[in-house]
Amino acid sequence: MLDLKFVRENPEIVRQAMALKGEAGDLDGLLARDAKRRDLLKEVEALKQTRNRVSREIGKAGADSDASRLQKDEMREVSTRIKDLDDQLRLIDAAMEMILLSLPNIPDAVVPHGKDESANVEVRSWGEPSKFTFTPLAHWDIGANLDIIDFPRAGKITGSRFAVYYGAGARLERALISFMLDLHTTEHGYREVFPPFLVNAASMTGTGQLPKFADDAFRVEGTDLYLVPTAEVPVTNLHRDEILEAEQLPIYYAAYSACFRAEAGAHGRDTRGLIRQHQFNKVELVKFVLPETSDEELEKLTGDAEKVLQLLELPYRVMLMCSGDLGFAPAKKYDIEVWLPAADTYREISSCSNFTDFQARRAGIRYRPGVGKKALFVHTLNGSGVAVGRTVAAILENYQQEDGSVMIPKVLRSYFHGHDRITVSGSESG
RNA sequence: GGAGAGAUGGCCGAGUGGUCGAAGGCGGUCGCCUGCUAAGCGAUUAAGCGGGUACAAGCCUGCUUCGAGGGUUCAAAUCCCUCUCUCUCCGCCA
Repeated sequence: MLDLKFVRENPEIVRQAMALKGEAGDLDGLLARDAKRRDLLKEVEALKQTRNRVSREIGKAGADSDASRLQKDEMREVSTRIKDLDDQLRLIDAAMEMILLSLPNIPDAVVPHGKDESANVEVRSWGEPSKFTFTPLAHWDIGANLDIIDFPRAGKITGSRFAVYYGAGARLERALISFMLDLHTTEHGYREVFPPFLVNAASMTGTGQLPKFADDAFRVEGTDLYLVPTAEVPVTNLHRDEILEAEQLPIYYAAYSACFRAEAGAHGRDTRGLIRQHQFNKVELVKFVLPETSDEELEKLTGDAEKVLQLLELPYRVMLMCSGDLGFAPAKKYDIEVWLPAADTYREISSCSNFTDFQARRAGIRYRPGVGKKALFVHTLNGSGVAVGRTVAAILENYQQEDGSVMIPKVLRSYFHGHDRITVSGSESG
């Protein structure tokens, strides 16, 4: 959410941001209501002042005095008028809140302008796309051949865009979660969090999923609860409506969660394989930082996510998202894209964003810069560190051998009792 | 699921209709004192939204806020209703 005062004073900046991000919103309606609201506020506050003063006088004079009786009659009318104005204000406030929640964050100055992903800018790459002496298979074929990933039965027991993992496949998923958490907590200074996988509407609003993107989330029928689309939601909301001490910052959290996404509007895209599932695992990195440090914190966060892929020896590149591909809440975002040989392309495996104070204002996350100082909004950041299912896909494809087996990345072998490959029997061997 | 108790400032905790934005304590800050430390003394210390003044820090001022929402009343932390959460006991349960 943007600061109302900022919107009032910089409507053109907001308008430009909306155009750059391709977001619609009733900015003019907001500004008109804002002016109206302040007029009403002045009127009702003057009336309340009168009522408060007279009520005090009644209290002093005694409620049964003649003067008090007269004043009570007067105040009855004043109170009616106040109630009427308060009702109007409530309606305007609610309308303004809805509009304000629909306005996107302002893109950072370094964000390239552009409509879609074609305008994203590659900032660096690591490793070379894997070379094969044979035609590399897609991960869904490898998974089926090794009998470690089962899409047909997932379709039977649940539906499309779900997967069942067996044996070494299940172990690989679990090993990756542990490996990522171990890395971030021991090497990068994050505190591990294991959050609930269901959150309430206030949390979804705090991080920006609601009200605009309700169709993307699974809601539990008959309740106010949503399946988390990412651990970002519960973890960022840990500090909702809190005032943190400046010395506590920065706060780093690393959280594993299953993630649930309805994938509204994604019909027909990535229908095969692990790339786009309704349920997937992810280790998420979340930071609460001082505003002046959020730029460099985004660089560090992105580096922390890259480290995962470097240790797994998976080739990747880092893209700076252009305005049109940036999304609603971030001011700046890097996507890390891993090399997928079968598709002969890079695919997103992590998204690292600086939300500046956009989420913090929605969620009421502040810090006190010093004793007696006014509380200010923190800056929040998060990034995948990294998406587990897509990492499995990348490992299967990049580490596949001509005989159909898949080598296990060196850093994961301790999770496989030292075995170095997954063989056709569906178990690990060495 | 049933019964009961509760939710007050950074924290603890008083407060059953007006003198309450709220006693007291802890913690924080400033000052004094004590030749270190500790203790002691004094002062100060909630947030949001407006208005005024100022280059600004700030100062002055109005309104709102005692879990959330609604109601009664001239007036609500205080009375009534609904909801949420916490605790205790009972039931059920991986």
